Amino acid sequence: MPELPEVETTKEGIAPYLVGKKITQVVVRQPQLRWPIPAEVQELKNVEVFSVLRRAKFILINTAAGQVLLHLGMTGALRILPQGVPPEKHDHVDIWLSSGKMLRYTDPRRFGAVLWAALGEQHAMLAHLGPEPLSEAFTGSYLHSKAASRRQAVKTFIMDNKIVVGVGNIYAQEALFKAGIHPSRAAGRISKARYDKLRQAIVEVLQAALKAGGTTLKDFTKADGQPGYFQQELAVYGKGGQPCTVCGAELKKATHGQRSTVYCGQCQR
DNA sequence: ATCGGGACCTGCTTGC
DNA sequence: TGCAAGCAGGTCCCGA
Repeated sequence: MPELPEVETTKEGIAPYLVGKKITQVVVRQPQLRWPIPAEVQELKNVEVFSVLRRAKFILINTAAGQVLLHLGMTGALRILPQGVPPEKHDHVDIWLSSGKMLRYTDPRRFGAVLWAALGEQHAMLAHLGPEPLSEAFTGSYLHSKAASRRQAVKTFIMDNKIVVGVGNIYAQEALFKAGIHPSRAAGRISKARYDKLRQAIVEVLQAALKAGGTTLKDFTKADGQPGYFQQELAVYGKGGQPCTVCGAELKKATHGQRSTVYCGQCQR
């Protein structure tokens, strides 16, 4: 489900229900996600939520006691529900709120995570992340300098969280198509001008998806249960074998870092 | 220092 | 119809 636009959409959707409320209890039915859910989270009681932020694909819930970090992995989702709605199979965690509602975490594959950082401390997981793609620190020059002498394919390069966060498999493919760059091209063999273009493409693709409320995939819905509307705008993702919308050539399929890639052999060099 | 591959886990689709 | 293989939004960790 979630790439950065989906995580941002989810964060925006849940924040109004959390900020200023207290967490009254945390109900954990399945503590074994990607990592075990820390005891500090499970024991939260009567703690006020100050803010809900996003860093990379983490949703950060800042409370009077410390920070809860939520990651949705591949298939995670968060919903606001009235307390007491019976859980279904993959509803692993409920965070009860003083408003009478609760935040429910659902994740069939359990690649997601619920983590904890003590007050004033930063979780190790956030320590070595690259810049946010929609921040001023993310520029073509930055990418160009980071790529120097790297032989790695540019697609896996831009999906590396240490380079830039929030670019997942869907938007990496879309951005490379938009920038006209072949996904297999070595990162270190791309000019600064082309990195300027790639940066621009990444920003545009993410912003368009954000505006549309996230990509609708099999099961992505916003916190209010409404689907996102970006899927119809995808140019290459999941479209191998179909004609390129620009030149009509048959879109090709490849694999990078064990993730599938679709691209146009004509438009992308 | 980089890199590619394996691992984690479930469910849906595809093909024999 | 049944069953196994293949594939899916993420990303840490390991060995070469």
